[in-house]
Amino acid sequence: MLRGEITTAIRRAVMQELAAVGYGRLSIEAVARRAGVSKTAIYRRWSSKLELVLEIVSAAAGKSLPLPDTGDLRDDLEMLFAIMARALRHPIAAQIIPDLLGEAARNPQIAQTLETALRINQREVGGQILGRAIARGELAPETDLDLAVDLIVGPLYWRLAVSRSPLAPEDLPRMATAVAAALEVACQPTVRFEPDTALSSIAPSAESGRS
Amino acid sequence: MLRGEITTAIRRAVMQELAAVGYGRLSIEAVARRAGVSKTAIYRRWSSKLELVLEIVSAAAGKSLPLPDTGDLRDDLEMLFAIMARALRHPIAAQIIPDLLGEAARNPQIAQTLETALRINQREVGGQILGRAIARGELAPETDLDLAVDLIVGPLYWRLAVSRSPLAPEDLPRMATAVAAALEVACQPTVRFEPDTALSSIAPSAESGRS
DNA sequence: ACACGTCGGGACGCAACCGTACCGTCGCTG
DNA sequence: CAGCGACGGTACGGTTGCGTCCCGACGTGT
Repeated sequence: MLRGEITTAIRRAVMQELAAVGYGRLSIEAVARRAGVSKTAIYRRWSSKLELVLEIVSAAAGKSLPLPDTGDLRDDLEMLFAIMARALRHPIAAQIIPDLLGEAARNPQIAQTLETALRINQREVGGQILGRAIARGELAPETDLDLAVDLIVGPLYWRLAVSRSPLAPEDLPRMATAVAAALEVACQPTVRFEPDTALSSIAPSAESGRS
Repeated sequence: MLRGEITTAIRRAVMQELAAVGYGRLSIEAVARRAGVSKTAIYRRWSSKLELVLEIVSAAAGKSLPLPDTGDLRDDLEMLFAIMARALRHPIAAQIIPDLLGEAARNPQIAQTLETALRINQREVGGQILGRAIARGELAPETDLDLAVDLIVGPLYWRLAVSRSPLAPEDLPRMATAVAAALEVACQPTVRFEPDTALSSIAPSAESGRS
């Protein structure tokens, strides 16, 4: 029987090593050293570096986040951003995610795993938020889910994972407000802004008082 | 004197190798093989793998894009998106950019080089677009440049470099419209406005003297 | 208590890569 | 034409990692 403590140590070592040197430079020997086990212990459990990383990463990324329904699109977004920001602030995640996304451009297996583990999850979350907003009448029913996901995830991901500039806590509500406005407009792409149209869609969310 | 043809061959080989295996697995020997030159030829020109990549990448990324003034924020954005989309569609760029951004999370030197080569450039472009929009009265003067850049660059980058789902040509105008709306809303978030105050910064005819 | 089966650890052969030292060649100069 | 200096290519020792094999340790069942 495989000893669970050793499996756990390997898992943790893989995450740390992935954060330290990236998938490209990840070596079984370094993982074994860091975990304090032998290579054999790893090869008994996983047959290759790819399988090792895929299994561990999808296990770690598979946990879906419960997302409370605040009753308002902008507040839903702010809640989602807060959760994403907290996840992306973990130093290990912040190192691993961009690295694996870069590697996914090169390795179809990794791409597919991330697709399954992350993007499906995000699509579901995005679909959840959007579905609620449509049900409430905040968004038009024919919203393009792909475009909406880009608008929701892109800015925060860019800031936290790519640009890495510090994000003040008060930036989240502003970003949520902005993204909500983008989503509202994205549903009805042909409409040009007349002030009244813009106002009628902006005012409720800008007004929705929190604090 | 160093032979220019060999230097050129090395440069091209570095880009190809970078796209093929990434920075982490990039080896001088592989570059030399691909370029059809010897390792010595590389070591004579650059002292290390880091210096090699930094010099070549910043040379390639340093070219700034001329951005015509269309006279409208939304159209400026659409034009920018079209340029970005064309750049990110080049297979080599599409492979190298996410890889280096991931590596930048680990290597401060790469981070700083990309900062200088890419983000300063983008900030300038962003600032240009935003400055025009502010001058036209489309945006409030106190727009947060960082947040604005996130909103502009994030969605398209996410779609093209991370999610990699196909982007139909007709999606660009829609994204531009949505991002323009986000920018308009993002200008006045810190103070919670009454609707007519918000209107004054959205309406094209508003005077922009508020502080 | 003993024999068996399974597991982890260390060692081994092999391959790739690093960075350098040396060698032959080419072009310039006097 | 001859000498010199700089260039590119090959060869080398050392290091690291891969994947496998064998051995000792440990727990289990009788």
